[in-house]
Amino acid sequence: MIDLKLLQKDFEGLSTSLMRKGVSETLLNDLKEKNETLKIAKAAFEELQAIRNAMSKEFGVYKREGKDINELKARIEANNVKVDAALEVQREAQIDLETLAMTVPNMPDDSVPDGADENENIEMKKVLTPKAFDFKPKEHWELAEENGWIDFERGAKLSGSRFSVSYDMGAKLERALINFMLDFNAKRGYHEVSVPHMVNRTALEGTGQLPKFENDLYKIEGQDMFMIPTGEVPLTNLFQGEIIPYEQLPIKMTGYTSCYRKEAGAAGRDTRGMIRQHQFHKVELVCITKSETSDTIFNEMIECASDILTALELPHRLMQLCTGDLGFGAAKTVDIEVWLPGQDQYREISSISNTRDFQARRAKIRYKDKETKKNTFVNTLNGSSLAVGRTLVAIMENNQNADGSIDIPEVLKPYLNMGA
RNA sequence: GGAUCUUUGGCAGAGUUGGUCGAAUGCACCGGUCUUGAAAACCGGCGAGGGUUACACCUCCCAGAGUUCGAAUCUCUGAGGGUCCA
Repeated sequence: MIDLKLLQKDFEGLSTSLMRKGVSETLLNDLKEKNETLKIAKAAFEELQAIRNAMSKEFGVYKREGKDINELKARIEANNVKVDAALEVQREAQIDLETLAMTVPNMPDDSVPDGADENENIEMKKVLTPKAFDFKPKEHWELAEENGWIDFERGAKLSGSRFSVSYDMGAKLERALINFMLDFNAKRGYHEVSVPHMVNRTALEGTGQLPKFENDLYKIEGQDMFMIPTGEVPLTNLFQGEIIPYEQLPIKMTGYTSCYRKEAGAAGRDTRGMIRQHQFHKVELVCITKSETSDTIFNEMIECASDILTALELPHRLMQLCTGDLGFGAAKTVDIEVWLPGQDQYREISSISNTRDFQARRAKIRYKDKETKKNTFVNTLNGSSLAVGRTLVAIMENNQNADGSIDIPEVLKPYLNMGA
């Protein structure tokens, strides 16, 4: 949620910033107006309420002193009619404003470049050089099926398209990658956390998936529960509604979860293979911190994810997302894209975002600031480190040999009982 | 699934014959006295959100609805937690 106080204090700055993210001027004016309406409605209600409180107090005194109550009672009742009406007005104004405000995305950082879509993202750097093949590298689904690692047909039989089944080394590699990534992150100071894969509505509102993106989520029938689209949701919401002791910050967490996405808007894209599945494994990083240190931590997270790829000897590049490609809650995002020789292109394998206090404001995650002594919203950051399925894809495509066999990265061998 | 108990400020924990309760007390925290310094001791402050130049004032004792002139306190529903039963 954006800071509604900015509507009064710095409407200019707020709208300039949000318009970069494609929010219309009409909507912003509407928002401002609704905020005004609420303010007025609130003042009216509070005044009447103050009268009621005073008269009720008086009522108690009258009773104790045995005075006649009838006249006062009539006055109170008359006032109460007004109170009820004013409350109703205030309520409507409140809901009006909130409904709208919850759909407004976060403001991008000033440093984020303008741009319409992913084509205008900016490459920050490349790590490792793609190796040259003396044969035409295959795409991962071909390799996966040849090696008997992944079975897309039976996945479809069980659950439909965009599901797959892994066997033998395919399955083992998934497991090895998860463990390797968790251990790697832990060495960088992230505490391992294991969380539920189903969460309630409040959690999803906290991180910004709801109310706007309900169509992308799998909902549990008959309950107000959803399958998580990313581990970011439970990890961040662990602290929902809490005031975190100052000394505990920053909180650095890593966790493995499956992720469940309808991929509603992705019809026709990546229909083959395991690039875009309804269910996929991911190891996530989430940090909760003060605003002063959130940039530092942001960079550490990027480095961590990038270093995992380096350890796996996978060429990749860092992309700074432009305003048009920035997600709903993000103030700033860096994507890591891994080289896929079979596809002859870089593909996203990690996305690291700083949401500043956008999620914190929604989820009410605060800490008491040492200097100002005020309860202050934390900054929350999240990032994949890494998407497991896509890492497996990258290993297959980068490590393939002419005969279709695939070399196992050295760092994974201990996890596969293969010795180093 | 049934029964029963429970849900209070950062934490712990009072507060059920409805009003003077936004709420005792302890811990934690902040400021001070003392001390070479620290600890202890003592004194003072200390829930949150909105509002105001500052006050006033409003809201919040899990959530929602109700009873009442008035609810943390009574009733109902829901959610979370405990215990017993199935």
